[in-house]
Amino acid sequence: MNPTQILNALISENLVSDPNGARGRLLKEAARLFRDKGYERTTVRDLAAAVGIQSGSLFHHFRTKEEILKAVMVETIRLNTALMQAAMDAAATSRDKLRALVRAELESVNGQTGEAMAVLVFEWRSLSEESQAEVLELRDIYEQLWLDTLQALRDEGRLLADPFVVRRMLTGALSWTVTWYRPERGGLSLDGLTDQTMAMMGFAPEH
Amino acid sequence: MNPTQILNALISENLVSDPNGARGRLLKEAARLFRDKGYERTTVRDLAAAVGIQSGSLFHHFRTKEEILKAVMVETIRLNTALMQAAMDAAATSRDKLRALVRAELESVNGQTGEAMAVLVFEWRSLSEESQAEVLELRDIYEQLWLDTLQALRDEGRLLADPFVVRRMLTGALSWTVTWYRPERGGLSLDGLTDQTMAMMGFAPEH
DNA sequence: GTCTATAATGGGATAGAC
DNA sequence: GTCTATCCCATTATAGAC
Repeated sequence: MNPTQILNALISENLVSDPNGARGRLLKEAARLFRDKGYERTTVRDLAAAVGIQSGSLFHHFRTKEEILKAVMVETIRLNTALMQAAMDAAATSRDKLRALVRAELESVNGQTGEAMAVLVFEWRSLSEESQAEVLELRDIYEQLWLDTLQALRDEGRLLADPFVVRRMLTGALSWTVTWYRPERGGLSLDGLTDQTMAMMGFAPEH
Repeated sequence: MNPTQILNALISENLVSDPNGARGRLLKEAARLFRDKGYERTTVRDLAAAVGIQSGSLFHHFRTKEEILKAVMVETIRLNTALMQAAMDAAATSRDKLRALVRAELESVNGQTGEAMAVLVFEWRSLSEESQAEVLELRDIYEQLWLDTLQALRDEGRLLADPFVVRRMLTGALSWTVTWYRPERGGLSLDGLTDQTMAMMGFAPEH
């Protein structure tokens, strides 16, 4: 399954909103605004204006502003878990699985879903504690993909450090790319950045 | 010079506030509140209450709330630049210099100045653009320490990736430790975490 | 399902007494 | 240098018409 097919499957299961529908469009604009200005500095008027309605009308679709933030996060995690699973399944060796995971996370962070991923990282504290707990459960699913792969490399003697620590270091390193990586300005491609990440860990690119 | 001597030197030069003075105490409480609740969700009433005064009295010390955020960031960078420079000067080889930098940044992020460092990372967008520019200039000084060290390792063939990319990856990885690393809960010491970081890059610990 | 109008609250900042 | 009192404004959310 390619990325488009995965997205369509999730939409038909009602796990993520159709980006062409009213709800999906709002969530997309919300992700952009939350990333650019931060959740607190984005007003419901901003959100409404972004989809061309009045602020009062927003509350027909969502009960509170926070519900919008939560929906952005939940749908983003669902989509990216599916994408990451698919990327990993297509790889054969542990090294290639790790590369696939790094590539997929960089794609999530810097591609189509980049705005929503940045929100997930930087607006975490704006979510109520109850919502945080719900979202954390979803996150655990795809964290396990990483840990299994890193443990395999460790067993093969190709990784010197603790898989748990490495995953957390990589979470920070890869998320942080949203603050500086600008593929459109020429320079490094997404594959190039993936190679650099692997090289930092001592995995030379294949030739 | 040990860390305490460095701090005292900076205080006597008026580059950072005395943590026992009124201003220093407020900045310390502000860092804690900004990290815990975020800048936007922290009110001037919260800030005033944390040091036992009324909100109106705050504006005798700072003209605006944003000025407090900026002061937290500026003083933190000044202190950490000095600490990092000292840590690096004490090391002989490139590998040891890198280890010293990693150790110093982990100490900054997770030690006494940890709250302020977290603010620097997560509240960046709350700073006005003019203030961002000022703070960025200060940051460039210590970024150069990293780049020089990483370039030396690269020249020695001990680092496979681009120094520039590696520094940015490490910025993310090390900053992110504030979200999960809890030294007090037993487990990993700061030196242990430093070793893990080096190991992730293929540098085995000395024995 | 969107509009207009507005309620209700909480925020940053100021003024002047002490 | 801190207090009390308060201004002024922006914000989230609601109500009821269309």
